Amino acid sequence: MLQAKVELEKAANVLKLLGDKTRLTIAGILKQRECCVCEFLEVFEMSQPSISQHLRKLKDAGMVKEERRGQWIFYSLNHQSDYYGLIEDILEHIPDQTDKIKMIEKVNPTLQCGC
Amino acid sequence: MLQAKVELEKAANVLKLLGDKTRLTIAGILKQRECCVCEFLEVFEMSQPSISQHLRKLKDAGMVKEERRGQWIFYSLNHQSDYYGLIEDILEHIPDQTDKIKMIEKVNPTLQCGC
DNA sequence: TTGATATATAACTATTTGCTTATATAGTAA
DNA sequence: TTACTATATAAGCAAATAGTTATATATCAA
Repeated sequence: MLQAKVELEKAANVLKLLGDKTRLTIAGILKQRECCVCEFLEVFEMSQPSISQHLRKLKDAGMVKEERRGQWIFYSLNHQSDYYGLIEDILEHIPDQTDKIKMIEKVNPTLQCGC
Repeated sequence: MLQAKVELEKAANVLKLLGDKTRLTIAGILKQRECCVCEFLEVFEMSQPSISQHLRKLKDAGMVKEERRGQWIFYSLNHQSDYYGLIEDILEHIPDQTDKIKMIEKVNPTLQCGC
């Protein structure tokens, strides 16, 4: 298949955004499972605003999308993005994030707060 | 084929380095053709030290290698790098750099100086 | 040797980045 | 309404980044 090309400057921007350990991990997690902000708080030793800011950058670039459900806002990879193919290919090269998912599900903040 | 995984932190570093327009273009050119610094000078509107510094970062990360031939130092993608698969996959997504190669070959600084 | 070319390094600077704390917004529940 | 939870935004700051100019190093050629 002929590879769908991305304008160089836009590709560089996607790479810059994924060129941060926290955001690359977020992307790796979102490849496996949608998450809300409070779930990411279980994974990263970092303040909530900091995580929100990382998610905002990914969202502003169209790489992730958000969906509010009640008091939670769930983030997921944007499969409609022009960059999705690039992102997918990159994520193939990093270890799977099952350990991080386990950290989330052990505490399961969304359920705890909601019930 | 099972994808060879790269440690997340190292992958993030590779992405950060390619997340710069100049360095991503350099990588795209080197995918097609090895080049010396004076050839890159034809392509980028930027000082020689600036280009040398970009090449050094790519070299320090093991992404490119250099080979001196007389007064020139030729750079090429390091196919032996652990990251080569990742880099290759990324470069599949950017436009080919034939226009830049043409700019180099129009002036052909290596030949001009050497003959 | 001397002078020219090719490249690297050093020192500096302006901009960007990633975090912090404090505060605002939005939804839920009593 | 009030209180609480989830998330976003604002403001500030230290560190990193990408460029600059000036200078050093290395090769080539006379």
